[in-house]
Amino acid sequence: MNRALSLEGIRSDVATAMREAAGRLWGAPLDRVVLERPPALAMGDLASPVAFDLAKALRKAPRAIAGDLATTITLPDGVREARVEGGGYLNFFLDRGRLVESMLAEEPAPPERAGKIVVEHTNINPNKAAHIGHLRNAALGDVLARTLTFLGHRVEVQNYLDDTGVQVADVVAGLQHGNGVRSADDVRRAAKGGPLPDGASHPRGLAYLCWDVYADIAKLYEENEEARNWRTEVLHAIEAGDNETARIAEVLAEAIVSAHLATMGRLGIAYDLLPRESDILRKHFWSRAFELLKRSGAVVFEEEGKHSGCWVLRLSESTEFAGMEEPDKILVRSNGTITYTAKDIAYQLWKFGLLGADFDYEPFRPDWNSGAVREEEIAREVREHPLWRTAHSGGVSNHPEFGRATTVINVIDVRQSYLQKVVREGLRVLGFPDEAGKSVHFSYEMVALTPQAARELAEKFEEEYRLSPEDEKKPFVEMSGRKGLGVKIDDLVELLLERSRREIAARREGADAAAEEDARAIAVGALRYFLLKFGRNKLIAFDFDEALNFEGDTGPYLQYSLVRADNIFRKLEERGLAAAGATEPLPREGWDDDLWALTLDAAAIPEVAERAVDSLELSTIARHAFGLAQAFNHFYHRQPIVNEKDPVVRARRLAVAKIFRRAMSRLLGLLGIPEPGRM
RNA sequence: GCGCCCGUAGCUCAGUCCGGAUAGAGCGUCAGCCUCCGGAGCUGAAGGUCCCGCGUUCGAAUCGCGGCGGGCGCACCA
Repeated sequence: MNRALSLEGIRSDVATAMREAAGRLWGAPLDRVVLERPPALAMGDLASPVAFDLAKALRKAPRAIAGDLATTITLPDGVREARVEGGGYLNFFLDRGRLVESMLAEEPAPPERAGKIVVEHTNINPNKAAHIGHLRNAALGDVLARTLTFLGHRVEVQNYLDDTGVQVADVVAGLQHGNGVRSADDVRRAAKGGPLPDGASHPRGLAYLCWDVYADIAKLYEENEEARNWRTEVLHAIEAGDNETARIAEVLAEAIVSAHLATMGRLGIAYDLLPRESDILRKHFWSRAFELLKRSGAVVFEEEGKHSGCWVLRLSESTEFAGMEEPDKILVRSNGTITYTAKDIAYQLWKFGLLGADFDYEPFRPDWNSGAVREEEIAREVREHPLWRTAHSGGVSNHPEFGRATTVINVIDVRQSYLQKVVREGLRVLGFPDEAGKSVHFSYEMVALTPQAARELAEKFEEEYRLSPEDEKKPFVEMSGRKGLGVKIDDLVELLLERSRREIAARREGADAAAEEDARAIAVGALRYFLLKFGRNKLIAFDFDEALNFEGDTGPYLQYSLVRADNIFRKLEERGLAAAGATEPLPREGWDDDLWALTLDAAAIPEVAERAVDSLELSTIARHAFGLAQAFNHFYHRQPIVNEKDPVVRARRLAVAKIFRRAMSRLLGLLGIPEPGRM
């Protein structure tokens, strides 16, 4: 009985064997053993350039060194041959039949890992519809959570809601002063699809309506000085509580959160917990954090200077902030109110279980019918996923344990790097250097619009904004809720759905429920892949043609490769060939490069996932999936299965098709890309 | 001013962490491929001062230094 092989196992065995051989030959330990993949399969499966590093110390030619190693090394299980290639590479050839056999067997469960990772993502202000910049955040966070889970980590996904902030206050002010809103019931009616008191409504629901309300009020603030006081009045009312304005804010925020959750839900993005800023205030988390900070001496009251009357976090002594003109960060303003950073420090302490206080919790079921989305569009796994939120009072006693993380990963765009650094520093000065080290800022670049895309937006959705002359000259412009400039997620999904429905209609007769389901899978796959294929430090200059493309390096290309494999299995089933040869042992030989390339790519998935998470570069998963799909399509055209007469040849090809099917399914699962039935 | 990110084919991007084999892919262009598991596919061609300079090295797209161009930060906003 052969031991099950894995690529990681072989890799580490080869490294060990090389160290051992080098020790025997020269008594010199290898400091590090790099094993890369050679540019062509003919050169082998693993390549080590170690001989180049040793050449100087040993005063020998790299090829001679590699040759010595090749003849000395004891080949581990699964490795067939070691050979010198190129200018002195030591390359290893694996036992193809053995690895295929292992890959065909059931996958072992990932090892369970200690601790819990909290992933915080999405965090959209609940005051208007979400745009695709928000979706890049959510997609990255979601894939990170899925990949960590695949690797055996315990993961908790949190979506923080700033339900009492400036942005919500602005829309409340806009609704009250511009739309005749007087009561929370006015907002409730609009949330159910009705009009506002002034008759305003939007076919896509309240969140869309508020998109315009927010842009209008922002404009009004610029023109009308008096109007700017409305924000402060609303904020005070929210803070005081127990008044109609506060209730309007609460109903509004909750309705828009539902819309956001529905938008994310149709894209397969789910959460475990919605912590609410209002509950951080209610629970006086900041007072506790403030006490800790004061006691540590790192937060001091400024008696004079430009920060006179403020409590500031002293950062001037920290090396990380060296060279800054004014490194100290204000946590409590001279008027006694606290900054966002202060709240974030308290919240971060809670995530690690360091605050000595906890929220109350209650299950939360959003209204999935948000106006832009219907409930049946929500992915089932999202609808069935238990969702909790922090409770204003009471809560339920038997809730899961939240927080108490060993690692916290905050998915926030690169512009907030400085704030994230301050929060980390806050933990450090409080005497929690370990937790500071395990507070990870997963930063990424924003999604912007080309001026061309901005013009198309106006055409496609009949919106009225115009770019300023200086914006017109820029290579791209930032999306901005305040300017009302941005591609709303649900609008883009709608365009993608239209496109995928058209494509499907051209390929099959009659539109049924299954066709609609497939159209949705393709639209979601295209959108998610589009946002995931770029490196995280790459600014995405949004382009409609590119986002709506279904050919080449796209989500549908991946899905199509999977559907093709399924078509083969279905056809075999129909012809009664599925079982033929299934029980017989596979041949050890005859695994050509097409077959082998697919097997190797499939076997590399755990390593790819590990690397993606270590570097927070999730695009590598997308790229690997694309490479795998390419390899399969290549194989598909060259090596027919159903029509192959030779049962042994067919068995080999079928085995590899099965390995591919499972591997692609796994990768799509990590990327959150649904699997269509037919395409 | 200081800090971070980006600069690779006409366009959009991989490759840079950890230097190594002919610098890859998609789109676009051009030329092919359906009696065959459905062409959202496949095959091929053309297309490159890897932003510039200097340095380190047997070897640099990759490392270091200095520039240039673009973006983003450095609030009693979030």
